Amino acid sequence: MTEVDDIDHALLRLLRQDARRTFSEMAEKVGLSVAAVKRRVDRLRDIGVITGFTAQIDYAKLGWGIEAFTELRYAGSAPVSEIIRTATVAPEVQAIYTTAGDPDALVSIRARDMRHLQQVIDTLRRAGNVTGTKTLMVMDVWTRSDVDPSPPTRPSATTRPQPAQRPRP
Amino acid sequence: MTEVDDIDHALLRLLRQDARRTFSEMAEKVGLSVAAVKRRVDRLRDIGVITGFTAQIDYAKLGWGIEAFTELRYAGSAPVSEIIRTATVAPEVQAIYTTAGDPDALVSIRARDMRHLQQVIDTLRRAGNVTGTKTLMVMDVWTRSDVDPSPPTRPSATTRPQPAQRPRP
DNA sequence: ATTGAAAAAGATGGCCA
DNA sequence: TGGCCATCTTTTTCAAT
Repeated sequence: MTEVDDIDHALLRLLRQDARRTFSEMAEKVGLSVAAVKRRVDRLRDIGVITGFTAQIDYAKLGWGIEAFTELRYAGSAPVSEIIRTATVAPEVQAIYTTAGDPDALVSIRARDMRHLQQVIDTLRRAGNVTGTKTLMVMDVWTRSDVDPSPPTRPSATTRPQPAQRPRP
Repeated sequence: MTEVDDIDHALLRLLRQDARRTFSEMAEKVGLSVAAVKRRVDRLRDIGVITGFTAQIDYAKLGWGIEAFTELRYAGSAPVSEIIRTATVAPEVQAIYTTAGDPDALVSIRARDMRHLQQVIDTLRRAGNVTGTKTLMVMDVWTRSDVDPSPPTRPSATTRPQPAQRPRP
């Protein structure tokens, strides 16, 4: 089954912090051989705990300075697939969260400027049977760098302090 | 200045898809030498376009099956720093988006079950001068794998179809 | 499941066009 | 900048425990 032990959790934390870490570095940190670490990481991917590795990008530096969340309301009971289909029409949509209750979905949007954002929202409104939108402009974002994927059996009331980000060599 | 050309954008797209790609593989795809690709990626990090690399994790498989967004409303005009400080108290908070208007913030939460989520929300309510919360339970998530960090000068009206995920060797 | 070692692949840094 | 080359590090596989 999906058995993930403490060492696996340590590896997950290390890879969350820096996905391009070498197996050798991780091996040293968790006290295993390089081969063992590779096997574990391969297994974490195989069982679907690790779904991928991605680069984090500062979109503002690329000219996409506007970030927003838009709540979508649909007429009647739109199925999830329908919601995702309609919200996918705009390439500026980064992510879609279908939700229970009101609203029906929350979409994350990246745009170059307010005019562009307005166009995206218009597109969403026309894309399906969207009955209403409400948009939240994001001013500032804070993301937890040290995510704590501790086992659910251990209640983990507090966060562990995390060593500073590894400086680039 | 922050000059990012088409090849840089191609590299960003490749690293978004798989942050653990080798320089050799990227070099082949963009038609440059390995050293040139490394130089470009190093530079993209130096100028802050790439802010890091991270592993994508299926938290449900780790026993954290509940995902939610909670809107937070604060009394008066709470400064951003205050909002982030209060929302950070709970380790289950994954991200905080401070927003303009109403609500004042949107926080992304991961919890083991509904009871746990309830505890987190209670913690948030008590953490600062939070006057109200509204929670959206996430049922399904769709994330754009192929983000299009195209230059803002090129309007890019449509999405390009994206080849299937590279199979593991 | 882990280790250790050997072969293959990749990463780095210097130098010149 | 980019390419090339020499060197060093890392990955990957395999036999053995």
